[in-house]
Amino acid sequence: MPTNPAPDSESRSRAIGELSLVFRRYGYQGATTKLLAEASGLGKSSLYHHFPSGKEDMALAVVAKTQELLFEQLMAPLAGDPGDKEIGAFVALLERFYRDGRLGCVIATLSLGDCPKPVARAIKSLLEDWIDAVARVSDPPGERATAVRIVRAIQGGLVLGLAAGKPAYFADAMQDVAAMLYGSSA
Amino acid sequence: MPTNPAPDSESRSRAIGELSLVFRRYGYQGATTKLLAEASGLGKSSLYHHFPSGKEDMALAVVAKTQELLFEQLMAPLAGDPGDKEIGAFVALLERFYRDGRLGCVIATLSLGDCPKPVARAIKSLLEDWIDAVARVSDPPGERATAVRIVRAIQGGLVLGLAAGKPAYFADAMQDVAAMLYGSSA
DNA sequence: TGTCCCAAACCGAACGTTCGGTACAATGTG
DNA sequence: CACATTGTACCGAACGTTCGGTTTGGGACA
Repeated sequence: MPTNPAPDSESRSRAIGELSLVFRRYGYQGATTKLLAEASGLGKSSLYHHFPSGKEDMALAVVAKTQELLFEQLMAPLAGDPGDKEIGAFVALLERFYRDGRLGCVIATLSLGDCPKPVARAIKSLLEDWIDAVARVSDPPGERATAVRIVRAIQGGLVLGLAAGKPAYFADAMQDVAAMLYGSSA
Repeated sequence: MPTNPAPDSESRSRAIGELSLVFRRYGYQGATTKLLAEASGLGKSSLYHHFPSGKEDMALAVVAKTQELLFEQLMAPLAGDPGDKEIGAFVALLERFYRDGRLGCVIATLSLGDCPKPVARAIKSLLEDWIDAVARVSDPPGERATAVRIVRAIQGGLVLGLAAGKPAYFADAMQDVAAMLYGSSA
């Protein structure tokens, strides 16, 4: 009898965080099952127990987890009328999440290069939802142009920081992001 | 007798252009030798005749070609004091090079995800040289902050456009790039 | 002109390796 | 026992690379 399908266990959700680091560092193709197993501290068969459809399942779980993190931890504190304190905390959270510009974003690492279509779709909706969420806290609310500039600055800053090996480029972007958020609430 | 090392032939340099498209679409890992051979119209072994060290050689050649294109075609017309016409032509060239936001940039596609260290080094110097070149045509010359914002907007716009499948995000970035160039010359 | 020669250019087939994924027996825990 | 979880061994397919050999084109020499 084949191994049973997997519910969501505790070791599964703990693994997702580690898998995320591998995908963000190596991209979809570069994230081999060997690397994923080592990073998660699980054997290959355990990975396939928790993610029956394999690598694609893992990537989808990573994107879903990222979406959850994005809304519950990053964007929620900005709701309403963000002041200096909220904006500062927002930028600090971004810097931690991206390791001060030393770790990529799933949106970029999974969508540049090729990945399965379901993953691409998930990435796409993650990105659009993120822009919408930023637009909601911008001024005027619903104005998407500023939100696009903010998310673009984050992604662009990451590309520059990672490609040049200079986290300073990401720090520059964070400054501009903060300025744009201040500007929209002023 | 082993086949001799390859000089720079006409078919080699013609191949580099096609190889570039594959690397920019699929990334370093995703660009399989099969894809590279098909795109270049050469057999696998012919590729190894022109690029004896294989995939890494091809990627390095693509980066070198990109650097050449960047300076001779994209940046050169901006030298001196760029006016409306030069800035418009600059943006039009960018839009064509990036297929209106439908084709990635070697800088991002090769550096996100893992690639051999020599390739990463080449990418890094390509990026830094590009920023320097943009800084040289900004106002005041040598001011790097604006140049970083411009290159960041291009890279960020590409990430958004490609991840969302919406070239409009890239077009938005192009508008902002033009505005920054106008602003610096005003 | 004809043809012999050689090296560059080219190719399909095959190599060894690693890939993503599976089978299965053993383990721990209720 | 029932059942989720795991390590080990394994599979076919695809990977990057190499091999043996064919085509091509331009002198050299009769």
